[in-house]
Order: sequence, then structure tokens, then C-alpha cells
Amino acid sequence: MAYWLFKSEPSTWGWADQQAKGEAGEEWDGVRNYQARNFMREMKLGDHGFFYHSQTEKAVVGVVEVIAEAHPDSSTDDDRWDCVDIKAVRPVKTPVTLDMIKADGRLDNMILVRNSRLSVQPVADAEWQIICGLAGIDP
DNA sequence: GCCAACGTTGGC
DNA sequence: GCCAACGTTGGC
Repeated sequence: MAYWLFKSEPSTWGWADQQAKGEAGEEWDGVRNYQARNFMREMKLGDHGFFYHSQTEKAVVGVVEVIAEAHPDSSTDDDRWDCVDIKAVRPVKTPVTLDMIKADGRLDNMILVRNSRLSVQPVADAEWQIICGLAGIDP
């Protein structure tokens, strides 16, 4: 299974919104960046990801699961853009802040640190384990 | 609220 | 196909 990270501004679409959708989940639409789109096209059913709040909070706040592989983004007629559907799996016990991630030398190569603007990004297995540890949840 | 980084667009 | 201009994102 591959691991990913989904970034969102909590004022636009936050963890609470995602949880409210329950098992039905929701399209991760609105992505207008080729790199991010390409990562979504690589996602497989059942892959897991972190839900990250940008801007005010800057922390990993939950775990999500891919429940539909890439399909056309219904928020646009432009057929260049695809997206996946994800559902909330569980919240973290302890939010893992960007500061914590930056302070941990093992996470220096995370895209989150290297390229803060990419909104959908892969997470390495080792990084997943480490962040789950910091978050107080089982990988 | 500012600014740096980066991606996209459009003119040539 | 290049590159300048512009818009957007996100950290600080």
C-alpha cells in the first residue's frame, strides 16, 4: 500500500468537514496542479493518506483512505483535471505540527518540508511510520 | 499582511 | 520553444 498526504486550508475544507462525510467520503476536487493530479492518478483503492491543515494550524490531523481511484473532477468541465475520493478513517491523538516534522531529522526529505506548495504528495513508508508514532496512532 | 517560491499563461 | 509577467499558495 502506498501512502500520501492531502493538504487543505481548514477554512475551505477541514478535517471536521471530511469526518462529517463519513463512509461516503468526498471528492478531493479543485486541484489544478499537474504534479498533484499525477499523484492522484497513481493512487489505488485502499491507499492511506494524512490529512494536513495548512495556514493557521500547519499540522497532520487525521488519516484518510482512498475510496475511489482517479476520475474526472466534477467541479470543472476541463477534462485535464482528475481527482480521487477519500474518506476519514480516524483522527490523530496528537496533531503532528510542521514544527515537529521540521525538528525531526528523519523527516528532512519530506516533500512537505522541501516543497511546501504541493497540495497532494507521496509519503514514504518510513515517514508514515515516524509520523504515526508522533501522532500516537498505529501505522 | 507580507513576501518568497513556484507554476502557469501568453506574447514573441 | 523561450521567457517575462502574473497569480496563487503557504509559511512566517
